[in-house]
Amino acid sequence: MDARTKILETATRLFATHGYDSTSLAHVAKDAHVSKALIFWHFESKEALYEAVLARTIEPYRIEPEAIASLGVPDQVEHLIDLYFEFVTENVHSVRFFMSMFLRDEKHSDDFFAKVLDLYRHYRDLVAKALLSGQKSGTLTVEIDPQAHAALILSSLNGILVQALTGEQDVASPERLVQELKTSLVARLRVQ
Amino acid sequence: MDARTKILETATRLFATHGYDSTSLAHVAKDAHVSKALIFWHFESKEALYEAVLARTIEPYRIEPEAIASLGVPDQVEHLIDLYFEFVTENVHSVRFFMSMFLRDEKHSDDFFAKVLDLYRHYRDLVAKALLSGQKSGTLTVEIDPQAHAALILSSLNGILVQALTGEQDVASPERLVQELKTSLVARLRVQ
DNA sequence: GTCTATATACAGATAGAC
DNA sequence: GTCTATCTGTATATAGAC
Repeated sequence: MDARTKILETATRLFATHGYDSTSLAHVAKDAHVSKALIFWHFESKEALYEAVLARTIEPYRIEPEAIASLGVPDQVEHLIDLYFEFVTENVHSVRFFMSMFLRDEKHSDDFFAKVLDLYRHYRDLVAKALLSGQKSGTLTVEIDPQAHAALILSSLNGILVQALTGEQDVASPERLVQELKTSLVARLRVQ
Repeated sequence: MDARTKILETATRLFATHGYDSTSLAHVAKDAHVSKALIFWHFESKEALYEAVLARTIEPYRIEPEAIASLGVPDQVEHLIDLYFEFVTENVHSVRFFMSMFLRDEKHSDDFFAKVLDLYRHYRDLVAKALLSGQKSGTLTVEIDPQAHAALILSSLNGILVQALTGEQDVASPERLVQELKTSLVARLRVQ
């Protein structure tokens, strides 16, 4: 692996666990087994390194509609929930990164901020569309507002995520909570 | 207001918005209209100031059972949800503080950490007990597991909270989401 | 491209006058 | 109790050899 990539990977891990401010370039340099100066040769500044890390991390994120098109409608929603959960489990580091960024008005690019919000919107729309088509086909109750309900599902997923990230142990496991979420927010809405 | 209190209030606000590391004592001193040296006269170190801020912030937190004892059972749960929501709305700064603390392995006292987890547990138990007594009196469906369902309600509330803290605007308002939560996770569980 | 050595700025913390 | 002035460490960033 070339030094630039090594720096990026190390920086991604350290920024994610310690945040921007308390991650020193000396620490990055040490963990990446390069000199501090080399970081400045590859990146103009600490901030530029940070932007590069963000861009690199967000790049592969996106759930495509094709992945769920073949399923029945209520199953589609439950599958979307599973996809979200699987995704965050596989990307704990960067997801923690994003979460803590959003909770602070710390130094971050507005462009990046907008991109993440766009991903959320994308996911919420997929869920809302699936709910709506379930109502149209008569398999889901018409009592709910698809947009609002999709927003609630996403918020709940994020709440479970936060709990998982904080590592609170004496409570129901994330898996159990997701199951409870699917039962309460999807299965119970099926028209009998 | 005496200088010590002024320092504490300013530090609380700055730690909450910028985090521990990127809040300098120079900044605190400037905003509190005191000298840096005065901070060290009142507090032994930056870390000690931080601990004092934490202790002061967490002190008034607790929802007591008496506040809901007089209500009918499903209303009890909905009332608990409202209380949680009201509480976080009135304490946005410190709640943001707690949230971001839990997401980082930043410098923080384990004692404080334990106290916050205890508050969560307390609230979750209140909800679980209300759900259980609803099942026993026959007003709530027995299909749910009170403990797991209470945990889901709390997670969902935290998810809504996170969304509110990030200030995402183009989605359903927090109030609307809480309403959706009460409908889906409480009202729909009522035995007809 | 990668290094060592160094400049510069600012952080937390202290000394001592009032 | 509150201040000004200062110490000391460490951070980002640069200079220049190889």
